[in-house]
Amino acid sequence: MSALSNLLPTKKRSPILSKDERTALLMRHLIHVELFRDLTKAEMERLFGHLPMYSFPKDTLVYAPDDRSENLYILKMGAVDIYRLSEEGKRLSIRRVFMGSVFGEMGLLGQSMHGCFAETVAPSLVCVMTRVEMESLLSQRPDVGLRFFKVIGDRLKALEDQLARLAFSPVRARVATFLLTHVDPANKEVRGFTHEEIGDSIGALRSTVTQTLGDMARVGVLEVRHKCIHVRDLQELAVFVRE
Amino acid sequence: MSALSNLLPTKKRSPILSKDERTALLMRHLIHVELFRDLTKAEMERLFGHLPMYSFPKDTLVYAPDDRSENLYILKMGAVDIYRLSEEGKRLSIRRVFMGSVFGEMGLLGQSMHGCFAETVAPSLVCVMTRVEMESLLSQRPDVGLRFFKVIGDRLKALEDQLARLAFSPVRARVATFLLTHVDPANKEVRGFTHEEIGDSIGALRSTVTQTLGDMARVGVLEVRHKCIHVRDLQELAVFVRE
DNA sequence: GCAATTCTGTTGGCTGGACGACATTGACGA
DNA sequence: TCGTCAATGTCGTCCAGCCAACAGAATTGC
Repeated sequence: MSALSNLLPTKKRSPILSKDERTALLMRHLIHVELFRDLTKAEMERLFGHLPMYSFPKDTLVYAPDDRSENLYILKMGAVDIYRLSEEGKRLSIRRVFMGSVFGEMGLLGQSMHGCFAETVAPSLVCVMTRVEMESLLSQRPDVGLRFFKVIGDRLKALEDQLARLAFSPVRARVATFLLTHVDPANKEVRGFTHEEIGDSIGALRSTVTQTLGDMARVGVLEVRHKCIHVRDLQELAVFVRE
Repeated sequence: MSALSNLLPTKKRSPILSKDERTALLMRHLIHVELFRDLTKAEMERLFGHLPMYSFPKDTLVYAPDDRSENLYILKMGAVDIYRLSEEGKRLSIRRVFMGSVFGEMGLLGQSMHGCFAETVAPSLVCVMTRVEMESLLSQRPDVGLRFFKVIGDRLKALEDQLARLAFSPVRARVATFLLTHVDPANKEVRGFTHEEIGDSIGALRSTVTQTLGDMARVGVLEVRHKCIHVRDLQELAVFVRE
């Protein structure tokens, strides 16, 4: 049974919106989905106007491994964590999906979730596209297919990088890499991750992460606050990456 | 400069073959490429008849990270190792490509090698397809594109599995997994890998692999020969996988 | 406002596996 | 047939990081 069935589509829960208003909302967000960048506004409206939209509260399963549906989920707002569980229940975060990215089970399109969970880490708005709809889109617009290849290629590269780091770099370097890839350039802050979540995505224990961050803070490279790490010196932090 | 320029195309080195003979040879192997399974023999001939074919001796670089070409390499015979090097020169094997699979740098098609080396581990026969040719094929036959998605999706899954194992499983379990995925069901043997190569692909030291295999041999699960491991009890070996 | 929970800090023991070093054995080319 | 090199076997040392356990701080819910 799909995790989606726990919730009603947004349109049913918010009948206040008129059809036009809803379409406008849908479009405003879809524009940010890099996968569909090549489509015109009119095409988007025609293709996506009827798609169901779901809203999930924080910490809700959007997708579980036993889900047999073949859908492509378009994350329009919020954030979703894609992770696996080991036999003993230990968690490994594969990636975190933010607004404007897609995820889902669609074996034929290389979007397989194979054994992964998808869980919101913030209140999220999700649009669902079936495989049939996606294939129809691809046949009409092969250029979207090419962009799809690009997206998956990037994902492949990210995974290989992660694999190499896990194999070669000690925790200290992995923490540094994590921070650098998640830091907001505007304010030099990393927000929204607990030490446990960082540990889960770099393959390390929570306490080890806390320890490492503490060391770095003591040296003055960064400052640890509650669910927020302020990086003082990006250059200095980058040094740690190379072990 | 491409590593290919080190070698001449096979057709020039073996002028004994007539055009027909060469085409026959090309086709005989292409039939085994899963990516092109949907194509008819006639289509293959038309599409691939003119493609250059290269032969590489053992232990030769087919592709290096500085290579800027965008080619798809079709491995028609032999075996190729795709690997990365860490800063300190340590090697991590990403995957091994066998006859009938493809590899190569083609960012737009999700086939990026991004920092990877490709090196033959056996005398190999390689067919080269340019990006333009590939894109033309995809526009003519969208079903090949779908199959491409499938291939990449499988690769993605394999990488995630590897990542999870590296994060959670001890060397013993990783060795067991490696053996099970590379064992030839016919004779229950794993051939063609040195202990060092096994170590490189599971992220472990050569001596640790030797040690682990020795332990397993002592228990009687398998038998270690020269560049060959004979698995006595597949069931028993599978037990080690779950730590 | 208080209680409950989630997040962070810290400590000590323990060990898998890296690392270095060397010996032995098998394969292959001259 | 021998010499050379690649592949395998074995050992002692050492330490990063796991693990368990607990305490304090911040946040959230009621």
